[in-house]
Amino acid sequence: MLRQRGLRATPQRLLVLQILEDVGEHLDAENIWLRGKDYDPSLSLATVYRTLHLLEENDLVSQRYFSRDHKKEYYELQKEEHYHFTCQRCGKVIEIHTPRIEQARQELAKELGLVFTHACICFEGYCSSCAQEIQHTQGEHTHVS
Amino acid sequence: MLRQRGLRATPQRLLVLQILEDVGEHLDAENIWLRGKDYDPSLSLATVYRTLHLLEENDLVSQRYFSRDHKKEYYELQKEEHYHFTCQRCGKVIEIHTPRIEQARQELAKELGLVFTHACICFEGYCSSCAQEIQHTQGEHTHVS
DNA sequence: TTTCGTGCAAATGGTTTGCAGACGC
DNA sequence: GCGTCTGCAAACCATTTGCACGAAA
Repeated sequence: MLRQRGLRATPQRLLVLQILEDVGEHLDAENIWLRGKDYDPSLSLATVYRTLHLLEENDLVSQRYFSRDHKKEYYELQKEEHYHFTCQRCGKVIEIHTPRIEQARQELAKELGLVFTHACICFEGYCSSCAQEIQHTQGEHTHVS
Repeated sequence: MLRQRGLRATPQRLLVLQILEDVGEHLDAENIWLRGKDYDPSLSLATVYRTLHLLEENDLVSQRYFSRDHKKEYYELQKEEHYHFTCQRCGKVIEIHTPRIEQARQELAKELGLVFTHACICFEGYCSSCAQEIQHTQGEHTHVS
């Protein structure tokens, strides 16, 4: 599949793809590297980065940011449109599906003549269970004070 | 206004606020620092960063990312809901207004019980004039070949 | 005077890059 | 064998932090 674009199917590249496939969810480069070293101890972090960029350019992988901290990049196999919500209390990442973003894109494309090629959309807050627990805690405090 | 929260109104803090107000659009920390040094040559970049974080925590300033490169943070005075679109050809940043994001938030809050506290939304692509020029260029190429 | 802020310089940490050797094709 | 890839280690660079001094309240 890659060879058609003049790229070499090296074991390192296949390994990175394999790991992303097996895990099935977003991983950061270091995590991919650590997992990869189980199979190829000489795998270097630089190669993981280079491979991820290459796979991204070829639309096999997409790079994402989570939550407010955009210092670290995450990667996942490209799949149908979706976004991410990170709970700032328990850290859970929830996959979000909504047609509103695409709707916004189409409306803005029509209104302003924009052509969209890429977007970074990520949400942060409290998941339902954390939100409940916080409300309970606050309720008690309010009651006491 | 800040003093009410137990914070000191130092000249450096006022200066950073002043610059953001005067410029009226997003700036990165280094840019703020450079402008600030015209008024206070001893101003340090570290103080600019510390001030921006403090202002952000107090909801006077909001931190943003633009385009695909999230290595650099930008800051602007907090104002009504809006998002940004960056043209990847001319670099222009266009301010976007759409109710769809808020709509998505509300729908997701109701459906999944999520509580939203923060989001990073930014778009990238071609502005209308760049999109036209690209189409022309491609048209010519197609014509020639 | 006491605490909070600042400037300086060094540290941080994820990501990128130069280079020489290794390997896919 | 040629041209691409890789591993290594060093470089990058925006941002953060430790520390001693300076200045608000």
